[in-house]
Parts: sequence; C-alpha cells; structure tokens
Amino acid sequence: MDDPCSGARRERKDAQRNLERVLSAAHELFAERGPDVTMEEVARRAGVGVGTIYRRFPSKDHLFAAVSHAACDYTRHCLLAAAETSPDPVQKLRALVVAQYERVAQQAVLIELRPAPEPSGGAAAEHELYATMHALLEQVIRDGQRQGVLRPGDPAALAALCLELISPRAFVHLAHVLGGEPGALAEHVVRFVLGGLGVPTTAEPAAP
Amino acid sequence: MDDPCSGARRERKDAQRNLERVLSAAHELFAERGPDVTMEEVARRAGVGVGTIYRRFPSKDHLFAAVSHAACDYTRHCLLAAAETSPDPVQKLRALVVAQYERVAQQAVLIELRPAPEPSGGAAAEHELYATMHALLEQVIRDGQRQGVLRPGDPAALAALCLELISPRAFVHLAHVLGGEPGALAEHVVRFVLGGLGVPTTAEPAAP
Amino acid sequence: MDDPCSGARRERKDAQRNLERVLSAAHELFAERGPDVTMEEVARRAGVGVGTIYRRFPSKDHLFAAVSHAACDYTRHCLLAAAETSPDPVQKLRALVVAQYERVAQQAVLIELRPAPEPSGGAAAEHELYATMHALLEQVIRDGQRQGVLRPGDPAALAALCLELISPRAFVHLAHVLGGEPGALAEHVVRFVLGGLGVPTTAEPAAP
Amino acid sequence: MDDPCSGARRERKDAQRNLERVLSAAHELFAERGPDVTMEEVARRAGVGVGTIYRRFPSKDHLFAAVSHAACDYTRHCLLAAAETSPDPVQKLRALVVAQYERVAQQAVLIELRPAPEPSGGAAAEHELYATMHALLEQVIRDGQRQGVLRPGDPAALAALCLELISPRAFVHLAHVLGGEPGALAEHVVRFVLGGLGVPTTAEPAAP
DNA sequence: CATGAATGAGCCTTCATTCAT
DNA sequence: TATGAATGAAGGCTCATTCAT
Repeated sequence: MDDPCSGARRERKDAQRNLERVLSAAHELFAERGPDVTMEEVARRAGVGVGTIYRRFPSKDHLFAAVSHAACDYTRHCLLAAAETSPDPVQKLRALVVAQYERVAQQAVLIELRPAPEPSGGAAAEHELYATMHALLEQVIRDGQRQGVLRPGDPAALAALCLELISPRAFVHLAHVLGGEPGALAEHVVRFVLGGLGVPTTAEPAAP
Repeated sequence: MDDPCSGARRERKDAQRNLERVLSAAHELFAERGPDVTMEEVARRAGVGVGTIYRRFPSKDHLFAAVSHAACDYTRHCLLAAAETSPDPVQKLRALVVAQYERVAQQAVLIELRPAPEPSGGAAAEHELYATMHALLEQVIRDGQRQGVLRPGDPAALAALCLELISPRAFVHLAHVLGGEPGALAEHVVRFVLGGLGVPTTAEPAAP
Repeated sequence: MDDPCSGARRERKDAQRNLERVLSAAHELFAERGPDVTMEEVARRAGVGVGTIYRRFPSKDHLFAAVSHAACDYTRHCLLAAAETSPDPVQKLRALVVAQYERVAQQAVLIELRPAPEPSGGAAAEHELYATMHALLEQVIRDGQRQGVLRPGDPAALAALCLELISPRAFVHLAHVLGGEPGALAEHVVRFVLGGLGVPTTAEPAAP
Repeated sequence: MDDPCSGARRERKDAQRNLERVLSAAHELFAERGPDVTMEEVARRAGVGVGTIYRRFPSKDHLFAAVSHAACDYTRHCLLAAAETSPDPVQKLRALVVAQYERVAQQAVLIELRPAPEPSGGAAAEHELYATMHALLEQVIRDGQRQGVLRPGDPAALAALCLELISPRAFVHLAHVLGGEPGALAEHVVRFVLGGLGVPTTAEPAAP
C-alpha cells in the first residue's frame, strides 16, 4: 500500500541526514577538544548510536579523515575563490588573508589533525591542502616579483613563511592572545605579510 | 679512609643518572610523538622500570609538566641571552631568530604541549615562556619604533606576529617543508620578520 | 505481527539478566573472599566482560555499595517482617533470631563490608541497617521490661549485645565452629539471648 | 682497638631494637588500618628501611603472622592468668570478661586477621588462640553446671556464644556503638553472659 | 648489616570495535 | 537498518619484593 519508492526515498533521506549529523558532530567535537573525543560522544552529539557511525566509517581514523577532508576541501574552495578576485598579486595576498580570517572566525576550526603516523590518511587531506596553497602562493609571489612589487627572494621560502601566518592555528593563537576587533587582526597580518614580502608603501590603512 | 659521604653520594649518583635518563627519554618521546606515548615506552627508552618514573613523578601529567618546564626554562635562557648581545633592536631581533633556530635545530623539540585543560599545569610553563618572550619582543619593538628604525603599529600585535614565526612549531614545519641549509632558513625568517616590522633596507644579505 | 515492544524488551531482558548475574556473582565473591576480589574475577564468574560491569557501575566501590545495599535491604525486610509476627516481646526476639538464622543459612552472606574509609558509601547501607535493627531491638526490650518479662538494664546496651549475637558474622562463625543441626544453633542463641535479657524460665525447649 | 665483643653486642642490641620497632609499628598499623598497609609505611613508622623488615621476615604475610602470633600469645597469657584468680566458675567468667576488656581498651587491637587463604599461617595463631579459649571456657562451664550454678546445655555451644561476646571485635564494636564508661561496658557484658548461662540472681550490681 | 632505589606483575578503568536484537 | 550493550586489549598506577651501594 505504501509507495515503495517514497519509502526508499524516505530512508535514503534519513540516512543522508544521519551522515550529515555525524560529520557535523564530529567536526565540532574534534575542533573543540581534539582527536581524543570518544566515538560514544560523537554519536551522542549526532543523536545516533555508535553503530550508525561504524556503518559509514570503518574506523575512528576514517571518520577523522573524512572530517579533515571535508574541512580542507571547504578551505581550499574559499581560498581559491578569494584568489580569483583580482589579478593584482598584492590584492590577491590581501584577499587570501582576509578570506582565511573570516572562515576561521565564523566557525570552529580543526586546529590540529592527527599527528605523524597516518595509517588512515588522517593528515593526507591537510598535506594536500598545504601543497595546493603553497603552489598558489608561490605563483602569486613569483608574479609579484616579476612585476617588481615584491622584493626578490626564494618564492618557495616566502610562500611557506606567509602560510605560517595564514594557518588556522596561527589565527586562532593570535586571536586568543590579542583579542580585539576581528577585522583589525586580519589587517595586522596583511600589513606584516606584505612588509615581509617587501611591499614598500605600507602606509596607514585608513586613507581617504 | 673512605669518604663517608661517598656511600650516600654513590646512590645519589645512580639515582641522578636515572632521573636524567627519564627526563631525556620523556623529552624525546613527547617531542616525537606527542603526549600520548605510554609510560611503559618512556621507561623502556630510559632503560628503567615504570616504577622508577613514578618514584620521581606522581603521574604522567607531572612528568609531562616537568619536561615542559625544563624545556621552557632552557629556551628562555637561550633567548634572553641572545637578546643581550646588542642594544640595537634590529640586531636583537636577528639574534633572537638565529638563537631559536640553532636551539631547535640541535635538539628534538617539544612541538606541542598539552592541549587546553591543564589540570596539572602541563601547559603552565609554556604560557609563562610565551608571556616572557612577548614582553621582551614588545619592548624591543617599542625601542625600534622610538628610534625610527621600525614602522609604527601596535607593538603587542607585532610582537605576537613575530613570535608566531619564531615558535618551535613554525621552525620545525618550515624546516620540514623547505629542507635546505639550516642557516639559510634562519636568514629567510630574519628578513621576513624585519620586513614585516618595516625595516626599509632589506637589501640582499650577501654584500661585499 | 510482532509486538513492536518486544525488540526493546528483548534487549532489556538480556541486559537485565546480565545485571542480575553481575550482582549475584559480586555478592558471592565479596562474601567468600572479601572486598579484594578483582573485577576480572567478578566478570568471569558472571560470564561477562569487565566492560559490562563498568557499564552499570562506575567503579568497583559503586559495585560494592550496590551489593551491600541490596543485601542490607533484604535483611532488613526479613527481620522487620519477622518482628511483626507477634506482639509479645519474647516471641519477637525469638522470631528475629530464627529469621536471621534462616536467611544466613540459605545464602552466602556478606560477612564484612568495606573498612573505615567510605568514599563511596560502601558501608553506608550496613550502618543504616544496624541503626534500624538497634532501634527495633531497643523498643522490643523496653516493652519487655515494662511488661516485667525482661530484667531491667540499659535498653541500648542490651540491644547492642543481642545484635552482636544476631550478626551474620556471629552466625557464620558459630556455624563454622559448632557445625550440627541448623535449627539447633538458632535455638541455642535464642535461649542464650533470652537468658541474657533475664527471662527467668528458660526451661528445656522440648516440653511434653 | 674497639672491643670486638662490645661491638658485636652493640650490633645485636641494635638489631633487637629494630626487630621490636618493626613488630610494634606493624602491630599498630595493622590494627589501625587493616592488612592493606604497605611495607613502606610499616618501615617508615618503624624508622627503618624496607630491607630491614625483609631481613627478618621473608614476606609481608610472615610479618603479619608474627604480629598475629605475638598478639595472640599475649592475649592468651592475659586470659589464662585471669582464669586462675578464682576457682569459682562465675568469678572465672567475670574475670575473663574484665581482663579481655582491659586488654582491648588499653591497646589497639588487631581486629581482624587475614581472610581465609592462609599461605603463611596468618590466621593460624588466631585459630589456636580460639581453640585454647574455647576449651577453657567449656571446662569452666562444665564445672559450673556440675556445681549447679549454671544452667544445663551443650557446653561447647555455650562456650562459643560466650566467646562471641568476648571477642575483640565485639568489644570494639560495642565500645564504638555505646561509648560510655569503659568499666560499665564490661559490666554489661558480664551480666548478659551470666544471664545467658543461667545464673539466676543477676541483681543490680551496685548494692550497699 | 641497613638502606631505599629499582623492578615489574597485576589491578582498576577506558574506549574502539563488534554484534545480537 | 539503527541501536547500544558487550567485549577485551591496553594504559595509568601501586606496591611487594629484590639488590646495588
């Protein structure tokens, strides 16, 4: 009597809903308290049983990897989009910093993913993201140097230094230490980074 | 004829030796693999039984705190000494970066100490060290600004940004990503930091 | 067609069964060998894993307290019921002794609960039970004295003395030392107690 | 130069002194906190190192047995002496109760010795003491019955009942529950026991 | 001989993972 | 398919016992 199609659809919908709740709960908890949260707790926050998590993810490490993967994908998307906003290297750099700041400020962040041993690729997504961002920054810096707006110097090293200040960890730490206006922090970072890259006129930000 | 003290001293010598081995093993392992290493493993690397560790440290957290404390003390000592080498703010900054680099390069480093909840003051020593270094840098930057060699800007924020690049974690990460000559890395950081602080003439380092 | 409740009920049935087995095993082992039995052993005797015990009881002390509580509750129930059987103080005393004897004879008894320090209230239930029984006996003795069937004397002290002979420990000890008929032992205690309370005619029990 | 004899004597004296301190400390601690006190603690209270204890006693169980043995010997001595004071069975009983009370009141008592498994005979001394006292009491009761001052009844059972109220545990418990004058407690017990044994005239103790 | 540092088996407890319902 | 009870390996810590000094 029931439409078998709608039944299946309903089920699929519920399953989809559960998957999202699990990922979301895991993201929150890993971000809040690190990788030592228990599966039980993730399940509780997601409103499901532990078995449901294990149906989707073969192990805790896989869950972690999935969360990491999703977070990194989103970050990459945000940053690449920000880099598209202007062809000017300096504007690109500014946009990257600001975009990263906003992303970090608006949501809890996975500050740190699994340590070295990567049986399940828990850190793989992060490495990939880092590589992508490093390549992007390197190219931007190279462009800036070619245009003469950035000082000379090994682009790979300069890119790595910039990334250090753009990392979620750095942002979180700075926000914790300095407090203050959210926007002001991004501005400090922008000016420091540009200075480090040799942009000469780092005049006061507020100019008519 | 025997020195009556020698008896007591002997015992203490062995005990002292063991204590050092425990601290050293713990330092290495915590640095290599984070705070989740087993006491069993620390004991094994130190060449003692677990009981020996517990004789000196009431709990794993206490051991961790002791290791952290020792490492922070040593770091503080190195950096404060480096800052004494010259009254010139720019030279001071350069010396700090170079000193930190050398220290980190020559020994395993406690990349990260305990996360947030600090029941046993596991992270207390780190906070203290950070505060010390922040105050020092802030003063150096203030001096530089007064002398006109550093650009204006909130000294606290600038100090925090510099510290981000001087942190052991940043160094380790950069060394891992960039590889290359040890001295070259320090030089990159020095130039980036000085640029970020607005030192205008960041001419090529190698000048006849 | 299936009772929808049966699913949930089934699970609960098994869980309930396990809970009972745990309590029962713990009761037996604590009674046999004191509070130092290992959780492993309790689990083995109950036919479950240790984790199952910890699911219900947060710690060994809690398990112990639960066992103690249950045993004391049952004892209280038996003794209070026995005291209801007759308004006559002497009959009440006799009934108490006999009831206690039967209870102790038919099941293993928690000979001794936790020693002094009671972090988890391990001994709380026992204290409560003792207080209840002491108050009951005191009243019975007072009644008997008022009626002139018991000799004068501090009711509290007399009650405590009676309780000493009614304690499970005394029974177990006496049974161990004297062996013999179960009923005979109770009879010996009854006559001794009544004599101690000054009941004059403790003629031979067997009367034509 | 030193008199070798006096040296040896001195040593022996010290050794003797240490042995006594160990036994005394162990007795105190076992009485206060049961058999779970650590060897370290016994050593500390005795003012010696743990090694010194192990020189005299092969294991903790042996130490415990030695303490138990000494305590039981002393108790036996006290009680047997008390029983010698009068040929009258009733006076003998009274003297036993009073003697036991005094002994228990004046010193901490080993309330409970090791549980059942007796690898080192930890409980052997207690059993022996119990047997001795039971035999003594049985004989006293038999005498009393023969003289007609005690009611008839199985002497073994009556002796066991008396012993239950004369046990250190009972005394300690009663003292704890009832508080009050030390002597009054002994008197309560005496009168209860005599009543239980059928001594008819248990008139008020205080008679001009 | 005395000392007390060192050892390590064993206990309580946690939590990732499995599986009956 | 979802649930959560059950499992049991593994970690932190204690303490009886040994042994170098």
